[in-house]
Amino acid sequence: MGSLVASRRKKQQRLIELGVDPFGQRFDDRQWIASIRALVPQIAYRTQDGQTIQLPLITEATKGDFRGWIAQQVAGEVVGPQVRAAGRIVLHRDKGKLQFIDIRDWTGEIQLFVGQNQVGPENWEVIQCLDLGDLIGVDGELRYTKTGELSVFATHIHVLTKTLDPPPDKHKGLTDQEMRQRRRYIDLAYNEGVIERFRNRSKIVESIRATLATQEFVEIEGPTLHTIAGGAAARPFATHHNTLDMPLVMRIALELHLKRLLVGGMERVFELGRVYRNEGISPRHNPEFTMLEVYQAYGDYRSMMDLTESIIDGAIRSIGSAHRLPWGDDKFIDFTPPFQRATYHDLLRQVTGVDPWNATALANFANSRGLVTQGKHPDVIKSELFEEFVEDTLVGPVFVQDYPASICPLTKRNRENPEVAERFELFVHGMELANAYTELNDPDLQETLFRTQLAGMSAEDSMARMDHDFIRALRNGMPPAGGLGIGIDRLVMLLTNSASIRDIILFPLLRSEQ
RNA sequence: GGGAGCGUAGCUCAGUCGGUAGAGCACCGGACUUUUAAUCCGUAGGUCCUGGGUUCGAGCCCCAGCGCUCCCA
Repeated sequence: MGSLVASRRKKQQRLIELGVDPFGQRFDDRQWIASIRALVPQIAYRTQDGQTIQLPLITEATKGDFRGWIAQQVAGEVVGPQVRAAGRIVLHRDKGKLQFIDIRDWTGEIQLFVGQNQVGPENWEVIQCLDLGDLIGVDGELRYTKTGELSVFATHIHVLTKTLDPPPDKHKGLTDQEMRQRRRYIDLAYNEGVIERFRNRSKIVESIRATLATQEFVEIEGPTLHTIAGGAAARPFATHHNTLDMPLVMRIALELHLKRLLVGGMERVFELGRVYRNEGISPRHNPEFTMLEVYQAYGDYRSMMDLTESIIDGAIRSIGSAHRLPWGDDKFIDFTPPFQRATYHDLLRQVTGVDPWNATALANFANSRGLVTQGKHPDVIKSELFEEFVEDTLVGPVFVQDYPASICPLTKRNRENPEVAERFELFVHGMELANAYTELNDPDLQETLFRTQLAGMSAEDSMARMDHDFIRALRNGMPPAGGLGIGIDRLVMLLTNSASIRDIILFPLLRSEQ
């Protein structure tokens, strides 16, 4: 056992000897630190002859002048409201018979002024057993020190939980990325801005539900265990049900069950939930992530553009951000609606200089750039060119619309040009943030498309997976509809300027220890 | 899957040419009732990721492995 832990255990033992529970008890009526800080106007200067004088405004810049201000007043003292706070000890300055202890709760930090004479000899003994990282409660008076620091002048300190492991560096916190993820509790407790980032994630999710609720969408919970990994192109996690002796997969998308609900007459439905893809891990990919899918009967992909804008607009407002957000160190994203719109084929033409309707020309271009084209369907080549050359150039936010029909087996074809499907993806700084269709509701065409594997596309990359029950559902009449998917993790990344998905997923998948 | 980088005290990090393992913070002891990452004095703290190899001698060089980060597929 390290000496740091030994010294903490010794203090734990000492607390027990003093009759104090090192792991504390219920602590009623405490105020959040932010609420306590809001009580500043109640602090005043009271002269000996009973006059109350308002304090000057004290800020970080002016607090050094406070000592001088006091010196100019007639004799008296600073008085403030009684408060009760609780939090973790994050800084500690021991001046002998006087200690300054900074505590933090999830609303803020505040300094405690803890003097031997003020808390009394018994409590002082207890205070000698405190370490950085311990959770304590305090009763005291809120006022300023002579140096103008807002402080709780403690009359009593309560031990609420002894911390046995030593905390990370008091200033830099935990910097090792692996440790921050493995021991997220330490990252949250000691690293600045981490709790706020995850609270913002929560606010964003909450706002999405609110936006959808105001438009009469109903949230449902579909199955996460599927017999067919449909609705997207990805490798699933395989599992097995013992009693039914049945192979199952974790869902890779929400789509096909939500559409069954459209058939059933649930005209506006959504699910906001976890999906699982058994694929690589990267700064933008975690094997489990959160997806929103929304379906609106009698809409189309254009209705989904409007909905996407209002969802993102609401999310930005929910975290109090401006529509123009920083991205990285020197870039910006302007989410002011309406977002830019461009067609897939126009973008492809702009970037490659090739006529996107000329398959031979596209293949030649692909060949000249080292892409393998042999044995590949022209739309597969087109799609590879788009991914390779266009996506990274999209700063956005931009709705890229009208995708090659053959790579969109779940999407309705455009009436004027059946070569394209009524699909858009929303791109921001090269990242695919949303994906939406006018939903294909023709059961016969759907069945054909499920059977059609495009030449040159691996089964894993294809969305064409036969689901007979889904076809049967379509035969019972699914209304024309718009459908939208939004990657919640990526949305949170973009709105919180987080470079890695691991910064906005509390417990990302890691290799197991040892 | 390929490439690059990283792994040293509880935390944050140095470590030169291969020659006794270093600092700051934290901890322990001492001084201090208005400090702001308090300050000052003193002490203690190591599986240098793991396993091999080269060498008189390896934190450092070589090989293999493990873990993380980034880039690419």
